[in-house]
Amino acid sequence: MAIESKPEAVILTEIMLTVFRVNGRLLEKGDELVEPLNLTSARWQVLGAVALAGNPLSAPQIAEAMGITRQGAQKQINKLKEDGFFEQSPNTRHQRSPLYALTELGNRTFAKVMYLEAAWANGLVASLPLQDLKKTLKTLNAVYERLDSPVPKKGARS
Amino acid sequence: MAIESKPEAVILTEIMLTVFRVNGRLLEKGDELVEPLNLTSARWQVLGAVALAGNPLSAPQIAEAMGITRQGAQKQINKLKEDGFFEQSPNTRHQRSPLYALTELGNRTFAKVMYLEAAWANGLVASLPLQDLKKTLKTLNAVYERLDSPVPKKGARS
DNA sequence: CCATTATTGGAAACTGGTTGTCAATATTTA
DNA sequence: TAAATATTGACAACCAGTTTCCAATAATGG
Repeated sequence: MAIESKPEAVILTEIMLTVFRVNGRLLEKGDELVEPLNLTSARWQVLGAVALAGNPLSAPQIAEAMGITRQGAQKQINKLKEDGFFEQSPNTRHQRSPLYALTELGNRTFAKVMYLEAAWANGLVASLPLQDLKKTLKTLNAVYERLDSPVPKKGARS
Repeated sequence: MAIESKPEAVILTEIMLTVFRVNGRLLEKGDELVEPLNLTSARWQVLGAVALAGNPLSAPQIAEAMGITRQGAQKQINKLKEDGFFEQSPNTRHQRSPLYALTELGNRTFAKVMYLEAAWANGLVASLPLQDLKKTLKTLNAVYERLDSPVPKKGARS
């Protein structure tokens, strides 16, 4: 027996499918964008987490900032260190858990990435009204918040 | 030297980050939703591709419909067949490339999934205005289309 | 009709993430 | 202070996707 679907739910389902498609495309294009800099979307994100923090971070802190697991972050960190984007310094607070900071190369590269990203985004928004973009961001964030909590009961306030 | 960022580009960048987060959450919640049915988000999607087609499909056709590679689709197909959701029939048009259709179990399961998804989406849209959802879908689709083409030149028509 | 080219499934290696285990180090608490 | 607990890095196995290579089968065209 089919359930009674609200028209809102139908649109939301379409939004979900579009989010999947956009997500895939963004990773693809992001990889292309930073490929000349010897980066990938994943490593760009890790680089950004440390760059935006402004101070050296440990692996668990980077994972926390990115919303991924400690081990997942560690994999990218190790590669970034290997390729000279990160340098390691001792952590006075935890002997086994070093801190990571951007090297000169890391900083130079991240600056280039920011430049490329800005140029890309500027080209992408051509003829998209600012109001539409703002409303979209607001709605997506609302959906995201609802995805946090379990199925809300009918009539539950807030 | 920092680039001149349009305010639209700034919002678009935030939308991108939100899309990443929403995408992750959707997969997570989707996995939870269909876990009792011995499915995952990935296998649900393959099941859906064949169910919605209405007729048996070959592996390359399923991949095409899903926008993933032939080999990626094949992995899920093999598991779905193994678990009794798909049955294989000979393809008169290509001896080495069988067609896949839903078994009785496959159909029953997909019906349950649709029910669960509808209930979930209905609960999720509480207090989200239909107009906002429609505008969001439209804007996301516009972004998606722009992601297709390379950097559009200023003044390019259509 | 035969030779070239395209499609297909299988297997393996890779990316980027997950979970789980282990031993070492920190931290908390009794 | 000593014991229990939590955090951490290394490692391995797994999921979901990718690319690459192979051999078999279709399809095309000379």
